[in-house]
Amino acid sequence: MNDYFLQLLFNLPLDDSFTYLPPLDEAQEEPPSLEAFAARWRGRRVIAPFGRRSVTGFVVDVSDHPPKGDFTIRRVTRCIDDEPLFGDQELELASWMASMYLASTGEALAAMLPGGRRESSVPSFSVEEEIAAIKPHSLSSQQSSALEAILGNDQRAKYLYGVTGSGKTEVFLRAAEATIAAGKGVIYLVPEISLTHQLVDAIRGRFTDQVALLHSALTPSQRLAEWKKLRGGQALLAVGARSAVFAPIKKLGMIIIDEEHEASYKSGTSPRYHARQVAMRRAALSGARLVMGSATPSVEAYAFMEEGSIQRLSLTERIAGGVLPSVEVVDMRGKNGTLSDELIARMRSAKEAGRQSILFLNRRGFSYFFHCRSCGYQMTCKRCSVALTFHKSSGRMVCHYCGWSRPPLEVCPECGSLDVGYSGFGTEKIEEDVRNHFPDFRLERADTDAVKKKGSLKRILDHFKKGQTDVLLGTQMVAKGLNFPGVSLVGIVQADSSLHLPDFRSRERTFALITQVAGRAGRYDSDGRVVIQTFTPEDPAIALASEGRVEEFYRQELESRRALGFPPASRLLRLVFRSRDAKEAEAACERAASFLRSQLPRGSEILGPAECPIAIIAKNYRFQLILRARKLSMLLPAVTGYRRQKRGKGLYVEYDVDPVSLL
DNA sequence: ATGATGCACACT
DNA sequence: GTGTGCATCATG
Repeated sequence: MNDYFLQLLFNLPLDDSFTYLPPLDEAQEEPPSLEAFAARWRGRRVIAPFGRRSVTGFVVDVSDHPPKGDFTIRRVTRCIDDEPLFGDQELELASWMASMYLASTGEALAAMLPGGRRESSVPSFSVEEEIAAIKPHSLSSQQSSALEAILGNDQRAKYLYGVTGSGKTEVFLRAAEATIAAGKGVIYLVPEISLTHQLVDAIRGRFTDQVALLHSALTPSQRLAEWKKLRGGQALLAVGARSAVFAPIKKLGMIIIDEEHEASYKSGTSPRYHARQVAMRRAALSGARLVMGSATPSVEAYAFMEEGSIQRLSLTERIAGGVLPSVEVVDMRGKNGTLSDELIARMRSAKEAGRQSILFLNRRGFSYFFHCRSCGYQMTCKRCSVALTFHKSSGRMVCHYCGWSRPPLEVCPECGSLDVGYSGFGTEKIEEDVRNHFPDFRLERADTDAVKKKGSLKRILDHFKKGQTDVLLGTQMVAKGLNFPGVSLVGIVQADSSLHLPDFRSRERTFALITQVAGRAGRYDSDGRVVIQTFTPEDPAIALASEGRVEEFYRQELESRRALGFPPASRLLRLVFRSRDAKEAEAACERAASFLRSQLPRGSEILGPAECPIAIIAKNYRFQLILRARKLSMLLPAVTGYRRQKRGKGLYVEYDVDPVSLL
């Protein structure tokens, strides 16, 4: 009898497929033809013995002859799915992802399929979100013309570029309704944190059983059930975070990306895909419309709008009314202490008015920065214009992009001051200072330490929402609390700590943070206030954000990216080499650099080797190369060639195409 | 990725 | 002699 074989891929960093026999129970049914056999098997998951263990495999192909080679072909243990979970389009997307993001096709499939990967579960919580925008109401004329453009014949991607509260959500929902009414499916992407009950309830109410919610809190079987609803065509709308971009909608009519600038759209594990990039690919392949939106677009998206490949649709009016809060920039130069007199006064008057304050601090751990405390001057790399960071071991200031270093300054070259060194502090220090200033205030701290216990963030925010707290002190995670009606003051305690991160996007991020904070605070009434403390009040990220001069910021930032050759003026590919042995990590990085130098075409360049900004993670030493070229196609072949080579002992290499964070 | 295997050095 | 630890290898 002629046997049929299955070709399997595994969720492993292996590029080869492996040949198996179908499980015995199903093998007994005589398959009529290879075609019928393929139709039954391709796209199903199975459990297969692999070496000494048992793993999930993806059936990607079939054949009627055994492959050449000296090995015994083993038999699949059992099937996971009764029928195919993915088809040709999904498989094609997986192999595109594999070559695009330098991963194996098996890893790409695992990232796409429900239950293929354990999602990092960011605790999501319920907050007041776009309430006014979600209640169905008649559209403003700006909203109507945006909707008309979205549903029109222009095939370009659209960008709803509008201030917070301008009713983007309502336009998205109407566009989705129209698409579904035309019998086509919609993918609605949201950053993980804004998958709020309000949005979900609004969507459920409007689309009832046509919705599949791909929430990270779902169990694998619930996730699979939602997936099957979409594959079977019972649901036409998929709502979810990053991985929902893979939702198996056959007749895809539209992909919506809400809060396009959010970093959570970029995967942190291999394959390190960007949902926006995958969405563009899927939209192009299926002819679906692509609509994005944010009040603070990524500089990449802004460049596309300028160049015209993305059509910009502006929403300038706030639907629910409400004015932007007044933004006060406090110059911290020459001042000591963490809290300025201005901030203290504002906190006191907020309390006296029976209102609440939020003190906002940037990421912990990296909250120190080396600068001149008199004039705010900061050392940057001449070539990369990125903050230099001090290395204890070498006693030098180092650029983490290109590795260039120089001795630290003792005297500020700008103002001659000797007051040069580290500034910065964590949430604990601020908590102490607030308690000293306001012993009678009720203060709660929400940072990674305080929130480690499950449900703790929700509890802290609940207290705050009920008015049981006067001051909420925290990192990024308190951003959602900005929408609470009781809040009249938001203080950004040290805007410089995000501005001075050794990352070419630090200015863009700081600008977006301030703009978003200013847009949300004082949403409910006119006495909202934002206080920004900084050593560099004249920096464009701070000056232009505080004055609401958004366009000007983007133009300046784009200009500077072009001058320095950073995205969107170029494409980057980052390679991180990690090893238990620091010498080995550095040596491997150098070997890779010399190999790549010999392979890369003219017009591309290699920055580094350099130690990673976060040099040691889990006892692993990390060194990086940053590859740069005008087009990604100039970089991928050489790196693909390097990836296929055998790695050294104990060495791991991470590939990050279009990295979002270089930390 | 990860379990199996083979070789290095240690120790009763 | 055998025992513990890590580099190296193969996975159908």
